[in-house]
Amino acid sequence: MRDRLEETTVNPMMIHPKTTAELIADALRSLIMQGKLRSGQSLKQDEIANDFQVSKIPVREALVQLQGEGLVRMIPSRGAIVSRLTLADVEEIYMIRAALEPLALRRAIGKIKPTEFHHMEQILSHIDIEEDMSKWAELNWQFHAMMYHAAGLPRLVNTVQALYNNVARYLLNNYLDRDYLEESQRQHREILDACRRKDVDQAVEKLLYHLGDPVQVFAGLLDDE
Amino acid sequence: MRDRLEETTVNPMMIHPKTTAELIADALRSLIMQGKLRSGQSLKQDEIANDFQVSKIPVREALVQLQGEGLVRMIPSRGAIVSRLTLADVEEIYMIRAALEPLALRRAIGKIKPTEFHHMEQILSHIDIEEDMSKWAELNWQFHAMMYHAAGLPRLVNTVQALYNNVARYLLNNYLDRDYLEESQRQHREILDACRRKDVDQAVEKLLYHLGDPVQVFAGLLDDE
DNA sequence: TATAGTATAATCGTATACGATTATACGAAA
DNA sequence: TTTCGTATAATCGTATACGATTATACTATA
Repeated sequence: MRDRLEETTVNPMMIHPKTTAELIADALRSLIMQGKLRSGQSLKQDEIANDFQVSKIPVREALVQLQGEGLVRMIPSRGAIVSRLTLADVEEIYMIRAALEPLALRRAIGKIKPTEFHHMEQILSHIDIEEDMSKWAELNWQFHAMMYHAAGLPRLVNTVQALYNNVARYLLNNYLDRDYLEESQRQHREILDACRRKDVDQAVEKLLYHLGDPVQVFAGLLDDE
Repeated sequence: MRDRLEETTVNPMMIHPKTTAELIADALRSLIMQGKLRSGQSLKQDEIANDFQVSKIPVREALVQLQGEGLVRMIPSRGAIVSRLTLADVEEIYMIRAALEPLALRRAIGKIKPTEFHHMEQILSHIDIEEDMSKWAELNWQFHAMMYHAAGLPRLVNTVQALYNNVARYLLNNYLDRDYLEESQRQHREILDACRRKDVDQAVEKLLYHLGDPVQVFAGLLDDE
């Protein structure tokens, strides 16, 4: 009974309907990103299948997909768990993001259209008024994604998104608070302003500062012992 | 009857035995990279299942995995095809590689051990004597992977490998010849020498030159019409 | 001839079933 | 008690079966 599973994206006739496996992947991804499925927690096929009232087949496909995104680790005949990140993992992820996101931003600036600027502002406003903290990670990414979109580099953006998805849960659970959120929004608007002025170097500088120092951000709140 | 499927990696007791799905993914990946499955070619589940004498279940999981690697595109209820790359795709892939591979190289130099240098040389020797051109792409990557390995950045290396896998078949079919191969080997040895001397800037410069200009390399031999 | 509609075949997606593997509980021997 | 072995349970991996969707061939109609 896949009726319980919601299609997350609007479906403008052109887009293909999602398979059950994709819906399950979306649902699990969201749960992981929101920290509702904790690092190291075992993901039992039968259990998940039962929760969603489907068979194991689409569940397994979802797990394979999420493994490709780095959110899940499967060991043959042993089972799957939510990935654990070490400090080294986080540093690596931020290193890659710091290399790729400026690339996207440089290419995007100058191609961002007025409607896209408007959309970026709307997302920021949405973040301002959103009460449910668990939705912050997704909205935050939407802002970045909208900004990079004009670059026309879909693979790069997908790669960065996968990396972002891997660290999102740690930010949410342990780092995010009112102060950080306000500071983050200030930085978003500075980046947005720089984009409007087409000041590439300034925008990149603000972006890199916005990404922050992962060692400081994550110190002490990771899964390594 | 999965007896036909070969485990590609040696299995030093620590490593888990691969599932049928993984073996199929390996086999299909290899066929795609060698150009034996052409861009746009449809990948029918029943057909592949029959070829490998297994059911559709592991085949589907393999296709999901390869989709995550970018080698396959699946459309719900319609089927899967070998991905097509446009010139824009190739440019994007090279842009990302040009951003990430120097990062790996910079981190690796200084940490590469004598045995690893030796291994790199062995791979180059292997390339020199290998007659079967279809094995070049894999050997070529082995050299790069061995070089980056010391950096201790597994996600970055995996990301780059996936990108490399996507362009390998085009190189193999249309670009590779004796002259290029010799020139490529010369460049490999120059990079290796620079690594030995711990001359980071020189190594990176040689590497970027080695990556080459994708527009020139791929002009005219892509799938876009 | 071209188009639309319908029947048929091909293919996909997933539930079910079951053998294979791994984890757990428990009792025997040291 | 600890360690080992064995029985049992839990879980995984995949073959089979079948309804659902899509592609194709064919026919009727304009």
